Amino acid sequence: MRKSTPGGIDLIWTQPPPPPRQRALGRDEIVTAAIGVADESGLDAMTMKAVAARLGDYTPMALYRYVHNKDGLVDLMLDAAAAEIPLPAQPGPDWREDLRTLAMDSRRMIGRHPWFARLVHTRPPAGPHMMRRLEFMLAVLTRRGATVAAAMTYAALIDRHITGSGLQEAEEARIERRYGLDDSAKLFAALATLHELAAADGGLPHLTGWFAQPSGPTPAEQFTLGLGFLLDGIAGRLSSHAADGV
Amino acid sequence: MRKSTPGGIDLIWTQPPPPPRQRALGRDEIVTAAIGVADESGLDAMTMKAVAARLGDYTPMALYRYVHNKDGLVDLMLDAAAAEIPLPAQPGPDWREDLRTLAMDSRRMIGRHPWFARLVHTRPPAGPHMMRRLEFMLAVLTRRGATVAAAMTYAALIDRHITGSGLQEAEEARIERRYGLDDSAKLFAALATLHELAAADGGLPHLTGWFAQPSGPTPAEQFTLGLGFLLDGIAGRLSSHAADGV
DNA sequence: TACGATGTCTATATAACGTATACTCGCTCT
DNA sequence: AGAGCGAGTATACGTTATATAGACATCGTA
Repeated sequence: MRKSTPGGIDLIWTQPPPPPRQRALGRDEIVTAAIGVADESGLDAMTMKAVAARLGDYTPMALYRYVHNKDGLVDLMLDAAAAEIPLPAQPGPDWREDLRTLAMDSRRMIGRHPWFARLVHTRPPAGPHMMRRLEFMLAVLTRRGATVAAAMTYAALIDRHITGSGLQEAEEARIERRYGLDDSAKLFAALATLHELAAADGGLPHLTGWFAQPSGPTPAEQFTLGLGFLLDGIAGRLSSHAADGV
Repeated sequence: MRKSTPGGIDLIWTQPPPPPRQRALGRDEIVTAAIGVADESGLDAMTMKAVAARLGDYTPMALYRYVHNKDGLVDLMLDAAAAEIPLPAQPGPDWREDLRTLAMDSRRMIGRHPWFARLVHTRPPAGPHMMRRLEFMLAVLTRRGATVAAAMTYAALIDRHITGSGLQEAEEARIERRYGLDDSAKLFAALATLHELAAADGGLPHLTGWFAQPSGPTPAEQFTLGLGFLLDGIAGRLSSHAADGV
């Protein structure tokens, strides 16, 4: 940054030796920094300024040589995150297991990068890793007799479930964070507010009851449940027109 | 707005008679205006200034008396949109049909208000209409033997599918709009770019093929397909522990 | 060793956003 | 008639992203 000091002659002695120039930033460093900021401080905190600061003594404008846009940076972040999802070289023997583990791994990635679910829908999914992941799903499904068009649909359904879950969990976490995460009393108070609202309506017995004593499967269990529903549905479709052998 | 004219004495004659004061804005008008702006010009165009302008000769600050911040306005918008979803007074005889039409109506609403899917995850779902809608789903499901906790899960799965579809369709529309919606050549060019990207990778045969000749079910068909999968899955769960009569 | 060229980063400026604060002014009620 | 209130305005501030222009170290070449 190194702003000039206005008013007050700055002798050489007062200034420490300037930091080395030509530090040669790069896309990778920038993207990692951006992901770090977004992971730790949330998507709203991921400003160009914050990313530049995390990289050291840089101005926001320094990044523009490498990413020309914030949207560009977002694209790179999304694909970097997608790259974290392990991808088998070839579909395995069990299509269902292939899709299941891919979905679970994707979910885990989103758990590490909650911003992913919010950003993925704002950009065209043209990153190479995103594409390779989709290609894998298509390979798994078409090998089982699905047309590419049908496979695209099934893949979209699964991805919708993954990002939808991620979105919801991330939002719950964000709200908890916003209203004091560490303090479980705060959380209780927030819930109590909702309970009051529901009770005040008068016509919401089930909801009011649930708020009084919230319970249910964990998010992970909900996720696998829904995933199972979708895979079952896909299985039904696959078997119906895949009369040919494996 | 009626800004003072800087530099240049404004005689009374140059100014038309001032518009009637005490116009008494209200939440309803503001929310309708905000929804109108968001529907017509997109979520990004929905600024306080734009909403105020749509209401007539108002400054952005005029709104703050009624909504105290933009998040509050968003909450009101979300609930107003939720209010558009028709809700039977009582669950009908066929739980599946109840959930199906609710889902279809919700989807139709999102079709009218594409911003809904993007906003709904950013705020706690505490609006009265949102709650009543959820209560209805709970009523339908618990009446069939589900616990409230299980019903909450099923409802979440369905809603995830609804908003996920909405998000995806809205995004596709937004991208098309961004790169020239009326011009189908532009759209073709965008698709060609994706095709090139996929082809350049070399290892994406299915995806490349699909880009060369995109096809598949309409979004509406995809939606009902996925919804069917989920309802089937829920049905399986319901029947398993609902040995008691209706 | 001197010197442009190049490439990297900084400084500055702009337009738009949400919104706090302080005000103006007309209506209404006494 | 005059006080008070309530609706809307004006202005200002701190943030964004980003265009534009300039500073300056390093490098290739002489």
